[in-house]
Amino acid sequence: MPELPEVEVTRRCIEPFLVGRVIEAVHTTPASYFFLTPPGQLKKSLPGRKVGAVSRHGKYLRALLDNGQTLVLHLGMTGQLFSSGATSVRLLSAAARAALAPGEQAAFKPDKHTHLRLCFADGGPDVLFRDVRKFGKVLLLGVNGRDERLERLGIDALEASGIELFSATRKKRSPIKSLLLDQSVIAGIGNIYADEALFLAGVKPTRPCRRVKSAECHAIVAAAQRVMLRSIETGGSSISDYVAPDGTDGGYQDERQVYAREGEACPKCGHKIVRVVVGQRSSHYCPACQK
DNA sequence: ACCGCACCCTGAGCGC
DNA sequence: TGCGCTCAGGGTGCGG
Repeated sequence: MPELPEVEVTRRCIEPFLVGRVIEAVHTTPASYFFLTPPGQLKKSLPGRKVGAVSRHGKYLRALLDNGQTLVLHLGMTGQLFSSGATSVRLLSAAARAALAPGEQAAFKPDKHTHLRLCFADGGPDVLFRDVRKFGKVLLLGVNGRDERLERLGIDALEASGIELFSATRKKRSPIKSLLLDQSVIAGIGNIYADEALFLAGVKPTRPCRRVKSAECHAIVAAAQRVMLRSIETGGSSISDYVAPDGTDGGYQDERQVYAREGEACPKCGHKIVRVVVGQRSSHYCPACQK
C-alpha cells in the first residue's frame, strides 16, 4: 500500500519518463469516481502539454505542465504508476501470472484496471496508471486551481518535527495512532509506518493523544522519518500491490519490526506482537515495549 | 466540534 | 472443485 516512501520512490522512478516530454494522446477507462477530472476533459486538455517538475506532498504526486496546470495523482491503496517498458509479474493478474513459465517476465499490457495511459510525441515509452481497487485519484488543476483536499494537507512528514504533532495532540482525544494517520496534521504517514514509528518510540497506538508527552511526539516523528527514509533507500514496502515504476519490488517489508507480525516475537524483548483495531485500521504493537 | 464508522472497490484466501 | 463469505485499507462524508 503506497505511503510516503512508496510514493517518493515512484516519483523518482517516473520523473525521467515525464519531465520534458510532450503528451500526445491520453487513453482512459470510463468515467468513475477515480477521475476527479472527467476523462473527456483530460483527453481534451493534456495533449500538446509539456511536463515540467514532478513533486510530492504527502501521498500526492503533482506534475506541473507548461501552461501552468497541474496533473495531480494519488495512488490510493493499489495504485501503480509505471512506464510501458516495465516488466514484472506483480503487474499481472493472478491468472496471467499462472500462465507464465517459472522465472519468466512478460511486458505489461494495459488491462481493464489501467485507468490512465499517457502517450508522448517522441514515440518513447508510455506512462501508465493502474489501480485495481480504484481508490486512487486523478485531478487536473487549472492555472490558479485550488483543491480542498490538497489544501487540507498538513506539513509533509519528512519536513515535520515533533512540534506539529504535539500541538495537534493537545486538541484531540482520539488514539495517537489515529492522529498519525490524519493527513491534515502530518501528510504521508500510513498504516505501516505509523505502527513502526510507534514501536520505535515505545508508545502504544491506543494511547489517548492528550496523554502523549512532547518528548514522545518528537520521538515518534523522528522514528517515522527514520523508517521512511530507510524505506525509500530500499525501494519501499512491497506489501499488497505496491510495485516500483521500474517493475521491481521494494525491500522494506523485510525490515518491518511489528507491522503484520501478529503473534511473532518482539525484536526487542521477545514478547508476542499483538494486533488490535484502532480507528478501523489494524494496528500491531508490543504490549511490553509500548506503553 | 469531535469522533466513530460506513462506504467506495476487487482479489486473495479460507471454510464448507 | 467451486462457491460464497470475509478481509484489506486511504480518504471522504455523514450521523450520533
